[in-house]
Amino acid sequence: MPSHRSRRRIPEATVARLPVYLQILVEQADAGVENISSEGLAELAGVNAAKVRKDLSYLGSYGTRGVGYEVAYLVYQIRRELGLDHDWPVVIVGAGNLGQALAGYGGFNERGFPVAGIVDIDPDKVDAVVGGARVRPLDELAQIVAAKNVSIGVIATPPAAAQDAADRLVKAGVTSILNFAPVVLSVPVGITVRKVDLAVELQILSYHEQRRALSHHGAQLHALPAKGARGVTA
Amino acid sequence: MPSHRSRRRIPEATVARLPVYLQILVEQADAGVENISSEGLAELAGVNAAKVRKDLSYLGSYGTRGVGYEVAYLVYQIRRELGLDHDWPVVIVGAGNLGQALAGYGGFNERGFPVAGIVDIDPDKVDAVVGGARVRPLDELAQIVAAKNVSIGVIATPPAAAQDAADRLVKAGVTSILNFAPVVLSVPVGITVRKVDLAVELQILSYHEQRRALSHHGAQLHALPAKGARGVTA
DNA sequence: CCGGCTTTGTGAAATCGTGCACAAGTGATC
DNA sequence: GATCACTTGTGCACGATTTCACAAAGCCGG
Repeated sequence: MPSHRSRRRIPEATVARLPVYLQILVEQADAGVENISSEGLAELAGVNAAKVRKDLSYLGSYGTRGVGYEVAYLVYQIRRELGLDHDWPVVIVGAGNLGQALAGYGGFNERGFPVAGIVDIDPDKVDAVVGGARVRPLDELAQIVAAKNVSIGVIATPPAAAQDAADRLVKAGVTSILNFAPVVLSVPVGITVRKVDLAVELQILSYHEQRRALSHHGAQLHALPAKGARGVTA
Repeated sequence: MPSHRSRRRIPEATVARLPVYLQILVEQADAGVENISSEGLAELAGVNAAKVRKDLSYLGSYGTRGVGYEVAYLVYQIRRELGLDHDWPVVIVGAGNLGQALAGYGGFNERGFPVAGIVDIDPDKVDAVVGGARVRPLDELAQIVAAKNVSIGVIATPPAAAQDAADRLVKAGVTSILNFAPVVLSVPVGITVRKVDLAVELQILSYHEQRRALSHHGAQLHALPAKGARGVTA
């Protein structure tokens, strides 16, 4: 029972894969699977088995040679490492199309990220009820953050309003931001920002489509079939 | 006038940054800026200037020493390289919360990805109008793909339906998929898949919050202020 | 208890991505 | 047309990540 190892720095690339393993493991647990090999997990996650083993090794040594990993225990360890042993309330800034969809998306609550509040600057949107929460005026942001002890903010505003939203979130005491607006935010050091930009994702796909098209007709160069792309599963 | 260099393999990491540069450059162009230095662009994109130069060098040598890059020309070149010189119609599978938000999100059309159609398996959802498109039954997917020459599909179904959606998309002839469902899809080689998983993003943030919390009290190890994380802007 | 089979954990090599540092262009000024 | 200030393009070293390959460990049947 080594619980002492908890303070290792885990490579960012590994951190990004742990949630994927976690999700698969939970499914497997629900399906009654008790043990899983690195090979099996790798298969399901669409990655290399060695990578799975190395990733899991950062959590400590929780596998049994010749047998594999105990699913329930792995779930417990990954949850612990990711800080998912308690809920993280989030506050959403922007109650437009996307903000409403996010607030209404049950997945947040289910996965341990209850919506502590949703705010909008537009008085017409205030008081609308989306996904069980009532939209509050932007001014009340700091109050919500303080009252519900929120440390994660989600920006779902139009691009022009995103930097202001970020500033307000930071001032209110939020230390992590998930940004859906297509702008590069500038925030103080120590604040973690992740950006999800739908258009960027599509443009990356477009690049691959483009290449595919090029290598079909013209093709003096037989580009390998677009593998190696992040997110590609074969 | 060098159009001959077009067939270089561009590193995936660079491909993921080009859309960000593009967006900034378009803004700058709108603001009347004619030239920009790698330093300036780097600043706006929140990255290192050397990285900008190296990234742009994959497009060919379009800068002028002592001056910088001509914004309009860069925009043209990046567009060309990403295949954004024409529209890429997309089809959305799943007209739930998220699917509707996506269809209603003007950004798609604006950025060259018009919604060619949105389908759902649920008869109750069919015929609803979201964002200018009428929801069609799932059966008509293949027909839509063929008629509108769609090569990009977006999966916005519940997890359980996602693999089926992917299979149908592939069978219909789609070659790139943007997957919002929290499942790992399995698709034939040659199909490009990108996954956007909101819960995963939040869990990554949770990890960083967790670390922050740990290094505050206990703290025998002064973890550097969580930098190096992808997406962090200082 | 032993030998065979399986599967982990991890050094070490290979690959990929980043950032520094600087030579080599370019425009401006005199 | 020589000099200067500025900025690109890129070789190189470094760090991070992936992958290989294999010894060590655990289980099972005899």
